[in-house]
Amino acid sequence: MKRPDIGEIARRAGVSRSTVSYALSGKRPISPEKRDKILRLVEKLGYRPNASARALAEGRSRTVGLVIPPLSHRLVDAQLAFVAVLTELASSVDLDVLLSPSTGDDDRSFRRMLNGGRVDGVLLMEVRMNDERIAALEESGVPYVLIGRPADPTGLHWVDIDYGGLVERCVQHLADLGHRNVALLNRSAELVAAGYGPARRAVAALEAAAARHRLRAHPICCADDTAGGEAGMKQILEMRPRITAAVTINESALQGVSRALDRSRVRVPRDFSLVGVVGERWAEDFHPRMTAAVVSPAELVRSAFAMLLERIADPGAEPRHVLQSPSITLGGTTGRAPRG
Amino acid sequence: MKRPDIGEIARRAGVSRSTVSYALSGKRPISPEKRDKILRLVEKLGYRPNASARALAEGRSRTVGLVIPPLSHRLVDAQLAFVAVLTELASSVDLDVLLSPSTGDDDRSFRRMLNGGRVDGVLLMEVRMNDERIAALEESGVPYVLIGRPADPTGLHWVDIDYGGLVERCVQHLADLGHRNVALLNRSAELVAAGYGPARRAVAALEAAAARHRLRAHPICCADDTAGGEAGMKQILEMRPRITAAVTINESALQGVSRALDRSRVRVPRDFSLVGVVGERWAEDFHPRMTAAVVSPAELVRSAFAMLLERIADPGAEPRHVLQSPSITLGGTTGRAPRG
DNA sequence: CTGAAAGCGCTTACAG
DNA sequence: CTGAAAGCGCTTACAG
Repeated sequence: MKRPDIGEIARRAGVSRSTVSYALSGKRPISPEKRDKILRLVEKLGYRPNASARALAEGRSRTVGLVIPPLSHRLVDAQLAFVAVLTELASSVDLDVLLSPSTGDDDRSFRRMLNGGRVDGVLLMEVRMNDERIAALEESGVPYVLIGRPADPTGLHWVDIDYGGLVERCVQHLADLGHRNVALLNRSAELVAAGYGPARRAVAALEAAAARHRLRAHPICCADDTAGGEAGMKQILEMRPRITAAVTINESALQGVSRALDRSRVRVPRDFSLVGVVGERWAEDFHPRMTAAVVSPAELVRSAFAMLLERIADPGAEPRHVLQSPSITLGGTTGRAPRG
Repeated sequence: MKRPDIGEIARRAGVSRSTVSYALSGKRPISPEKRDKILRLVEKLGYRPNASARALAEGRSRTVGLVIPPLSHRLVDAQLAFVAVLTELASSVDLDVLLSPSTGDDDRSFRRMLNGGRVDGVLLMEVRMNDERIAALEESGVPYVLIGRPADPTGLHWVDIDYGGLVERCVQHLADLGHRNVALLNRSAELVAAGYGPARRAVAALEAAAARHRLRAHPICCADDTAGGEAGMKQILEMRPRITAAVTINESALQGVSRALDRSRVRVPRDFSLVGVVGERWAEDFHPRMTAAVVSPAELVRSAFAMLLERIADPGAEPRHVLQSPSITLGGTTGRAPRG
């Protein structure tokens, strides 16, 4: 009951192996009778071309690689979206997805993905400001697209969310409402330390905007979970009444933020304003609905995948990039600064 | 600057290709000088064996497949754990992970994974009570382990969480506290309709336990998100004071559950008792900490992976299974039924 | 301890 | 429209 190979099909159909191959690929005209006979046999015997043999002969694997961050940084919702959406997209064009965990430290899995001809292209997520994996990708010659971008993205292919610009816009919004002391509820200290782009750019943007609007900036890191959010928000609320508003980019902490506000009996937006750069579901789940720049990781990965396909098709293509920068949707969490 | 192949290494080292191969695999003794020379060249030129060629020659791919549910059912936290943990585990033993989305309806990606020799083993998640993908797996001859189990799991290799037993235990706990009308806040109606194991077994167990304890069962489906949880819980609370307690297996709905309780000014556990079958982080994030059977998807996937490796190594191995059934940890969400 | 060669199962010029 | 054959880059008996 072993799986038949192409030779078995050819034998039974009374044709050569090349005829079977061409009948299946459609790369050359085959007489209708032979074609039908072959296709019937393929169906009946459940023949599928061996992927390795095909990859070896064709020189491509019909597989794209996705490099995911290791478990140690708790994976957040947006990352799940990357995996799930990419898998669906790839499957819709008959590509497979190969996963590799990697920080970039050493990582055999990552090198294997690059050098063994396992994949035709790579999507690298969680890019850091200074990310040595980019050099490895570059050297490997495998087409790739970054989700996120390093400090200097010149000449690279990437998609990203404009955390810098969005945080600035959030601060601007708060400044317009009269807030003079604004906190940033950032991602975790570990991510900041690791040079994680969004976290770093959020801080930089906060400070730049604060300088421009002549207000005080208070960046706070917090773990990507409820406990982290509660602790971070509590810390901020202790600085009331000086601090009257916060910007957050930490979706996963929001439930804790909410709880801290409740516990401190601080009412939003009367006593305190909150504006976020978060996914739709997070903005919506907040109560009241959060004033936020609503980002879409799914959309981002869609762009990245499209770019990757282009690049695979035309390896010499000019570097392109997509910077997602949605405008702020007003919700019920921001209002005029309370009177000092 | 093209990647060197094994022949290039052999030429430069002045040995045959087989010697290079054996030096790398260690499957046959090589004289130290040649070995060193070869390894140095491999290092210097960055040689990695071509994965397809190796897979073709060896007859195995050093890759395991993970079949994930399609996006349409929103992926929940536990599913992310499966992906992330499996990827790390696999990478720790130099295996790659190939992803495939599938419900089992038609799905080329799934069939491709099975029949193209792409993977040495498969982990299938989100198994339904009556899941035709199992027959496809069986027929393919590829070793596999199910995460979840069908109605009749006899002779199969699987790991699962004992939702049935756990829900029964939860009902028992509530019965002991004097509750006579108990609701079940289940997963979504779609999942129930699709025959999703945990959702189906939860209902069956609820009803069985209700019969045994002579109490009334009220199963309610709710979407796997905050809005769903809020709606579901609201529906249940409207049946107060008759219904005094609920069991939930829907982690993703908990934030909404919490909100519905707050809005209705129902105090837990004084006015209403809640007990869950949920992951640690969900039990912990609830306020007060939830009385719950705390399940661990990460642990489950660890068992599944270990079983898969065993099965790959010994395809004729006896069917094994693991049924996770943690005891209930008391939290602050269950108490005596309020006086009717 | 080592090498020449077959073979894994495809695809695709080459020749007709 | 079709077939015989080379070749993709490995691994592993086979022979020494």
